[in-house]
Amino acid sequence: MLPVPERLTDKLAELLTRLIETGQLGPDERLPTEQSLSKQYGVSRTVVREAVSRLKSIGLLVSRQGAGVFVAPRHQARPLVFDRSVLNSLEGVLQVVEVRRGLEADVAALAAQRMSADKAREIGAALAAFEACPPFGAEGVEVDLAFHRSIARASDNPHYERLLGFLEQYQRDAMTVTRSVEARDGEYMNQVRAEHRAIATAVMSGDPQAARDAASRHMVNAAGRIESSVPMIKGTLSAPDRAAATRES
Amino acid sequence: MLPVPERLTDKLAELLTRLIETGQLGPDERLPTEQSLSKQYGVSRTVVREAVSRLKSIGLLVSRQGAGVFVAPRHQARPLVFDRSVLNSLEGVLQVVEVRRGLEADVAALAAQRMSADKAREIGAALAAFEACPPFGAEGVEVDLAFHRSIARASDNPHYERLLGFLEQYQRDAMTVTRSVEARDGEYMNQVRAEHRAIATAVMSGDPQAARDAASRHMVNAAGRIESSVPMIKGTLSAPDRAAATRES
DNA sequence: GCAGCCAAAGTTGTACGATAACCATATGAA
DNA sequence: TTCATATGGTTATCGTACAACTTTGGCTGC
Repeated sequence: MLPVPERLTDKLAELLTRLIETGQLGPDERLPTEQSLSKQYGVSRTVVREAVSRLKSIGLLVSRQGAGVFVAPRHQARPLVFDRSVLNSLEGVLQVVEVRRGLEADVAALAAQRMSADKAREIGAALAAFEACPPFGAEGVEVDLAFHRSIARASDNPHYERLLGFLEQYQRDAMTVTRSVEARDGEYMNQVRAEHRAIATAVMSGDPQAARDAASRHMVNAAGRIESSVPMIKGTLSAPDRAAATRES
Repeated sequence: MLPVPERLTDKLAELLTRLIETGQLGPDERLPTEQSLSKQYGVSRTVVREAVSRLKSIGLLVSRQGAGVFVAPRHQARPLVFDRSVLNSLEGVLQVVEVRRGLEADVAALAAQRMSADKAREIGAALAAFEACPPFGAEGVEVDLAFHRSIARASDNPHYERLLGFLEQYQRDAMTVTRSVEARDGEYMNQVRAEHRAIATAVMSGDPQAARDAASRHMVNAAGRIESSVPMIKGTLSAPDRAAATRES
């Protein structure tokens, strides 16, 4: 394994996590005080506090000033991660797009419903940045995603931005592939631009239904573009090498 | 809003997260030193360290002793985790419900579209289990969620089940509260049952539009039920005691 | 000029102590 | 009993100090 020096904080956090997951510390049970923990494990209170802070942030522990630190009730705040194999199969990527399709439609509708002058300006700027971007290179992927983020932000529901930001990770590579394959085809960029413009226009004009339709259509078409671009590279590259190839650009 | 005392660590961690998510801090970029951060934001180094420690634990930052703290490289699948504060505010819970509403509608439509005899049997069983469950106790929450899971599974897109399973965590408490408050009211259970039946019927009969509408309606009503149940307990219990009260059931 | 070593400064990791804010319980007064 | 209030204990925050480590720049020797 890599020579990663494991910090005391890491060790203690892992130890406490194990205590909780094995049930040696039950829900709502109180932990010893920070002082006694630091003495018990032979570390400073700083280390104890950092470890506890981590477990608090993922919902495993709850602290009440003046009262103590407690194991959270129903400590099932598990983080969400998709398997890496999602990235390596066309099916997995398309399933992510399917999920994103519904979410983008909802987000666009909500953003349209809750439009304001400020938000419209932001979306307009993001759209302009996308249109100003050359069809080559990885930068285009980022401004594309930034455009979608600007709409998610306009939904006034911060969970959407986080959620879509999470799903992004599983699409970035696929988008890079598609772009690099279709970049030469001017029609490709024209169509994507048109779709983005349609979304932005509908959202900014405050028309939820039109925004929903435009966003949904965009994602359906995106899925089609991914699907049609993959066979083209399948002939030249073996499947496992695909990710590596996209990273070079 | 509920009087949840937001710690300095929480604020700073959220602020830094925002800086990273909005791209003001790019991948591999170095953060200012802990000292300058503490001066810049007017907090102690302890607070800075705890905030950074949290973001390290979720993979947003990496630190190298002697070198500095860096934003994690981009091409890394970061897990999704919502802040614990989501659970403690009505607004946060309702925002989760809003997200779930769109997802449940999509899932129901897809499940209807891809219905099969096997799946119909599973959904029917889940519905029966829910209807057989007494309106009291925490068990009802689980069979309720199990019903929704059975539909998600029928969508043939495994990401939906994971995603909804993830969002579940942030709703369990709210559902428990709502149920315990409204359990005596027979009308409450009747309505929930009717809504579930409507979803199941539409999905099993393979009618995507009806399924979508039923699911969407169900979530809208669920939001309303949560909203109307919170004020009722606000009057009888002080805010910090609410969690304890729900645990009793 | 250059390669390699080395010292110094800077940064994170850890430890310790002190004070403020807060909570739970015991105590005492009405 | 019931309601304040005192009291001790706990977390939250602050500040300082030192150890471990990395980076950088300079110095040496060639």
